[in-house]
Amino acid sequence: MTHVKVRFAPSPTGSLHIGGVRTALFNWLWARHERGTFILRIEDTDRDRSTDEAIQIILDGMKWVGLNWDEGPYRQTDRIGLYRDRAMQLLERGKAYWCVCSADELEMRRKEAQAKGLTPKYDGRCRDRGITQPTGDAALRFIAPQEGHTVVEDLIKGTVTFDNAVLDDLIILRSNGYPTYNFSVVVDDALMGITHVIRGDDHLNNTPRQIPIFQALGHPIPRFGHLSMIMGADKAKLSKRHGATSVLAYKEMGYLPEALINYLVRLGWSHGDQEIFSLQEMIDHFSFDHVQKSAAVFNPDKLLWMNAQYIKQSEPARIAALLLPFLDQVGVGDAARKAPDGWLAKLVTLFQERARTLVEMAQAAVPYLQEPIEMDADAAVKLLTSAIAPALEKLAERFQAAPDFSHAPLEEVFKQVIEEEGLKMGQLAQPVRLAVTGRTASPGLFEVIELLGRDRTLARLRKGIARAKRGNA
RNA sequence: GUCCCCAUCGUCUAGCCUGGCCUAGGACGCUGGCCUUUCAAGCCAGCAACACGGGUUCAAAUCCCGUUGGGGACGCCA
Repeated sequence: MTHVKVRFAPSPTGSLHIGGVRTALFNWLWARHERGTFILRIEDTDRDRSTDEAIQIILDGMKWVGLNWDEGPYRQTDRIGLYRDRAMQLLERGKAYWCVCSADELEMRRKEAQAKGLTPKYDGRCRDRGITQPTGDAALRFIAPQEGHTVVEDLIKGTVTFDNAVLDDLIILRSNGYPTYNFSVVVDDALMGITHVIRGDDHLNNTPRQIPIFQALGHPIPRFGHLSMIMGADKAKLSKRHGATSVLAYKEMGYLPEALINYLVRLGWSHGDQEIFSLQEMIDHFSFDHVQKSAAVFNPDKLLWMNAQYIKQSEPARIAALLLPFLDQVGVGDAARKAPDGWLAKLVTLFQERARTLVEMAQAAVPYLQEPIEMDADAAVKLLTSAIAPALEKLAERFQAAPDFSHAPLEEVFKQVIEEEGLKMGQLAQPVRLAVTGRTASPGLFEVIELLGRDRTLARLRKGIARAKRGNA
């Protein structure tokens, strides 16, 4: 029984996006399922595009979704010596050679080939030059096999066969001395003892290029598993064009990390008909047998539904804590912080079934924290009429006298009033709801009133009454 | 252009490997209903798919071939 070791290896050239998180998730799940090791490795060998800021964003994103790593984060730029060392070994063993073709030249030849409808491939013109001590800029190329086939037994795709004739001698060391991706991944995967390389579909074509490098390095070849891509509604690979792709953007939009994770795991993986999974369930059931081979379209509606499910299930106190920054954004954060202990959690319970995101919840919570409230003017014209004013006044008096200001007895009081006044529930409930919340839609009226408490309820009711009296009959 | 991958409701998917249990199941969304003090939630119902063509077989969503369609890769990016 070998100890499973997997890695997530993002490059810090932008934000951590949804697709990256899914790749990380599947690696993480496999590691946890197998009680193996999950490594985080930052592939920053592109000096021009990698930034420290992007590294921080990746770390923050990983932490937010809870994908904790056992080793790392390693940074490839801290390991440059390792790659150079291995590259020189390959050179000495005759498995690599110096190439003095300039980047511009290569670019030109590539374009030419493409224009002629040929496969753009390095022609190998430096392969036999035998350059031992390059004077100017030179890159080191790996001697790729040209005969036979390379077969990959992919954990997800099954057997994939490549004709080695399509392989070209790829650069493993740039003329600036930095290794290229295809080389540094192999060196690291080899040195770190990675047993399973789980990565995006877009790397499938790199696999036959990397396998010979493992061999040249004298290292066993890991298992590979290539996950299908996530696409936007237009069926193209998910990118910035598709709006929110950064994980942290979902945090800001009021999503719960566990909802995002649950949504993502179902994008390409299934366990029968089950939709909602606890982390432990995912870990227990995860295997590559049930990973989908085909690409999946990202469906924001289903994510929203998933988030609503998790909001409903969560502890009110936890949601209340997470809600605070969102309340700040709608200007009622301070009011919420001043509320008595547990009050905000109580408010949360009223909206857990009514909000799909924390942003929605914060917006819905405004009338319960803001003073004075905003009144829906159109609704006021319709509902706060002089005809209803007497009933409202009676209700206000009874509420004022109510010994117990909690929802059940208040509802009794209310029912008495409508009976005495010969009204139907809705005839009085809607005007009261409007007076008390400023809106025509709210959680259960009596829960709302209980939450607001006697003073605020009565003050708002009286304002409503005043308006009703002024209003038209 | 070349190489590689993929193909079940609009979307995510079950079923495929190990053909009959499939009159193709579930979920999101949509539509209608119930519940109801509003809005939700919940419950019930409905709409909706095996890309196409050939084989193999008593029998194909399932196996094989082809076509078409989609995606990805062809960098001194990762």
